[in-house]
Amino acid sequence: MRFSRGFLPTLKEAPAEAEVVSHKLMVRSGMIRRLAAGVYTLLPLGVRVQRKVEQILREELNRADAQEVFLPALNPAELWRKTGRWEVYGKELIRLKDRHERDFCLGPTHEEVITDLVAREVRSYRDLPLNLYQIQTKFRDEIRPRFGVMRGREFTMKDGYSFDRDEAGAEQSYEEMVQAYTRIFQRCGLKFSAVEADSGAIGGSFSHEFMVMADTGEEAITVCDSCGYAANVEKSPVSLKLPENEGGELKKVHTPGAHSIEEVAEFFSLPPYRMVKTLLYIADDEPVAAMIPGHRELNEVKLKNALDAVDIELADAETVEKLTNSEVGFAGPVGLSDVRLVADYTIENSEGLIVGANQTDYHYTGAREGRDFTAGIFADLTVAQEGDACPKCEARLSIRRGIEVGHVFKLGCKYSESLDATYQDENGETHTIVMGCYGIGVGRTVAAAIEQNHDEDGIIWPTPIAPYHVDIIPVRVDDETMQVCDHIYDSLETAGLDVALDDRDERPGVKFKDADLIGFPYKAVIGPRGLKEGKIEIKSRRTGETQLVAISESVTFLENLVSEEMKFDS
RNA sequence: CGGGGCGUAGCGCAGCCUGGUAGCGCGCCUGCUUCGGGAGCAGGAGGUCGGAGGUUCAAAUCCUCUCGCCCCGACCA
Repeated sequence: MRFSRGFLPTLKEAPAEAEVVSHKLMVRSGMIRRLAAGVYTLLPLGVRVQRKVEQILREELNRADAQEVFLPALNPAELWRKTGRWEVYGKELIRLKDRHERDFCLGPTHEEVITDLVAREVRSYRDLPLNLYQIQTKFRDEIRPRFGVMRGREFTMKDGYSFDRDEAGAEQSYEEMVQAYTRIFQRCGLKFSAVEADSGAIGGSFSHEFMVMADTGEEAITVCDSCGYAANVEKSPVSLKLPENEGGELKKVHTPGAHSIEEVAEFFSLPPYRMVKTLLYIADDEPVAAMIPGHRELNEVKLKNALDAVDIELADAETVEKLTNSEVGFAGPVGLSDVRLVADYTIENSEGLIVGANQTDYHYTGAREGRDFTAGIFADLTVAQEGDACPKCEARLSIRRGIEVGHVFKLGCKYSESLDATYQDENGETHTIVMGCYGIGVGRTVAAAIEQNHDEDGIIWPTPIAPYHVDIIPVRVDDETMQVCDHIYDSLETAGLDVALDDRDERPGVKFKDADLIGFPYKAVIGPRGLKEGKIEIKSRRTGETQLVAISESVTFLENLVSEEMKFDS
């Protein structure tokens, strides 16, 4: 690629809308431009990087015996109605009607379409196992798109699905995909970890997220440095051991103005864990009171799972006042009628608790679960915190941040059942196919790579996903210099490297700055200083090291550098 | 959807409070001098001030409505 013919609009300043580094650098380096909120155009540089990631995906998935398909983005509603997700998916699903007023949606994921396909085509155990994937544009009308390509409403995703005859086979497919994903992210030059996760709206029994470690990540992860356990905080189990309280009688106490746990704790001069935090939620249109120890935060994902609810939402002030007959801040389980009670397991049979009295400015002391109130469900309901015990080895957990670039699920039979995907075994008996599903956000992976690989001058691409391996920079644009440049350019291309030549009639400083911003792993600087001795300079973007190399040897030299960095064995 | 903020030249911003000529830096075009880390000088192009209504002799500026964008929360690759 010659710069004089390229479309590389670089910017000195980042647009005001960009918040995180990857977004700023992708815009500044000319990889992307915004068309609407969460909708981006990929410019040539962006396309090149994305294609490189896609190529790695294909190589590793094909190696794992998965095959590529291409499913329609435009999906008929009937399929989604069969699985119930037409209703469940909510506003995130982009719905539209055709000219005959028939309902369609734009696929946010493709379990329905792929399962329908497999249900139609697969009959026999001989057809299994089967693993199919695609790289496709997905549509999700996110409530809040943000961080550029990191959370878009239209984005490129690799989604794959495995089909097995039984649980054991599904487990093996799952393992194979974990292996493939590990190789993929290693090859992309990312520092990541596979983390236990909640399976969310996709459904299913078990899942791992692939998290790229970055301080700007949207996800919090609990990590155990002593045994290697890692989980999304949403999922991370909490096993609290609270000191036993003294029992006693239920007593109503006037606590004027004490709304928050802190205020109540101060009023009684007792530690916050003696209080019970009662939060009112609306779970699938039904009011629910969730109780947790006062010093902790409620984990909504855990609550949703404990209730087996489709949707939960914190009740608004008006609802709270109606349910508790008091101002917000005095909700408690005692005497709360027509509301389901769910409690953290620490509250079961616990006594000496301080709870809201459902009366403005009053609390109960000495409350006891099972005597003064009875919760219907007990579960782990709190958010894991720094210093909590590791569920595997009891060591202290720390909290890190990460970007979710991939997610693998064991789906079980959720979709195969509703779409009737079955096979016949050796004995002619019919069984339901067991599924797994596996996603990688392609653009997100690119953005995550930038979050992890940049400095104040710009991007520092890991060589395997760099748009070009080498940027040839003539210091002067005269015949003599350009002749050498052209020669090296042609030779490198012949050698199979991806090479750029900055043949613009610009001052060297401009070219250096652009090269650093775009993040080419190597610059080949060709100027009078070196040419006097028949040499050129090769500078590494990552280390900043410069080496003088004879023109005649430069091609082999660069070839070796690049192929060394492309190498991957495991 | 709830809370906060912003829309003025391609990009970054000032001007608005206190109505009266639309301005700065970068980028872009021309010429000359330069040329090893975003050059200097001179000249130039580019704006229905997001849109619609209103107040006024007069609106970027005041009022109303509307559209778009960004940040914090629920969603997720």
